[in-house]
Amino acid sequence: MDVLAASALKKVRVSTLLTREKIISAATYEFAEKGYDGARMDEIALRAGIQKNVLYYYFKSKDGLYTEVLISTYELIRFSQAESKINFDDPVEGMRKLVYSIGKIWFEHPEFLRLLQSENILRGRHIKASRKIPDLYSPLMESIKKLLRKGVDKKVFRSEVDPVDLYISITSLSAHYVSHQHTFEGIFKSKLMTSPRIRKRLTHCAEMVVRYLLVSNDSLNKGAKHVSSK
Amino acid sequence: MDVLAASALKKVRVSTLLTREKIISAATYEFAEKGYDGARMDEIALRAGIQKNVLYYYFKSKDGLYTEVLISTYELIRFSQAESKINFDDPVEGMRKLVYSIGKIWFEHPEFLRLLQSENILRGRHIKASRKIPDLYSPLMESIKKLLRKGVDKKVFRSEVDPVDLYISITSLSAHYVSHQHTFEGIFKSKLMTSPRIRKRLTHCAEMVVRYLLVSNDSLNKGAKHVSSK
DNA sequence: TATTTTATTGACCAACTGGTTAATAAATGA
DNA sequence: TCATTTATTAACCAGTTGGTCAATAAAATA
Repeated sequence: MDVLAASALKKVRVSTLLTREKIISAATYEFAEKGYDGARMDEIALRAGIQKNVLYYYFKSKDGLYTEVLISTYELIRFSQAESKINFDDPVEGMRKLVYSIGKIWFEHPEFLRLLQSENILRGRHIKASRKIPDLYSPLMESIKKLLRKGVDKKVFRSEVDPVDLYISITSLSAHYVSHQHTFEGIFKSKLMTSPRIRKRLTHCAEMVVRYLLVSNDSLNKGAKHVSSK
Repeated sequence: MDVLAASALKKVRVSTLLTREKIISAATYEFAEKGYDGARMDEIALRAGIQKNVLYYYFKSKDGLYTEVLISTYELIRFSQAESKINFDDPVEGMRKLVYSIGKIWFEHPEFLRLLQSENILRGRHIKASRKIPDLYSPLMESIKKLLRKGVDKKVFRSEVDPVDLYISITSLSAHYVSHQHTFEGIFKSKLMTSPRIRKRLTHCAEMVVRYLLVSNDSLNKGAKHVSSK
């Protein structure tokens, strides 16, 4: 992140870092826009305002460049996720807010999702080849675990919930909506990406997660009558 | 589906239908395997055991072929979804089973998902251009609506639930797990596609949906103590 | 200042890609 | 039987693609 610090440490020229960043930025755009196979190296060079071979000088190959784009994307996602400060004293509201703000990231940065999608079509080729990416730890997982623990302590959340499945579900509920927006819009013939619709979706996601976790949903159904189901 | 009936109706040669089906089958494999841009027309011809221009004779272009592959895939998904017979008399168990069996389809046919993913990276280009696909009605939506209605009638399900959001959530919870398996495995460093893990995931999905719908989750928490949250 | 390392340039290419064309074989229909 | 439509073949191609090479400019080092 800190250009000058990095250059002082490794004795790399500042101009190099700028060139590298320009390339990563242009490549992120191109790869997200067209997927790995659809992306063109010429187009990336043009967008970055450099000669094409500079790409190969810095990143060796298209695969190498894509790997670096993925790493940088994971870092940005991690950074975005760490942003939202959670209220751990109220696990129910904390979780609701967490799900909502995680979801918001996908709507605000669909390009992240497109890159991950493309990588999955390639069966995680770059992730598996890279030693760095698996070490990029997600702070989100810790937040979820902590919220779960607090909720169980306060006896509002059930104790049998698996945090990994929960993590995947929280991501899925909003991410899949964004990444499959076009096929969904094809089926439902309705706009899914307007602001009110997005807010409605995020509220739905948060509600789903919270209701899944609650020991008792009585407090959420004040108006409703109680009827035992058997 | 019925080759002879179709040939009698439209006076098309049987051999033609076989060729067409061979192409669709080979193309489905190739497109699902490598995505739209990664797929090669030569490879499809080779796999179908025909000359390359036959592809163009039957489908005009790569885009045309992909559109037909998508249509055929949607039909297969619809067919698979209609398979599971639902018990509408017990909405809770019916919904649980519905979510489970919908999810199972994605695990058994990840190639469907890969095709939809690729289409979404292309921003629904083929779906939007095709007049047929939007008309492919999903019977799943009707089943969900009916189950919801029955559940509300029996006062076990809440009445404020939007069926469209529910439909998307049911799909998301299992589909995203499958379509992002490689990046998830990269993060969690654990196998996600073993049989026990898949069963666990599907149970989790069903549980999440049911708990979201229930008016009262008392009946699901027999062992747990009740503590009012405020 | 001289030398080495790092960064950038522009011209070039072999392999491949979606798509075409013209000729021909096989059913169909009259 | 013969003309017409339908199906299949093989050779071909123009444009593109990821990637390379040799030369050079600009810092860093000594």
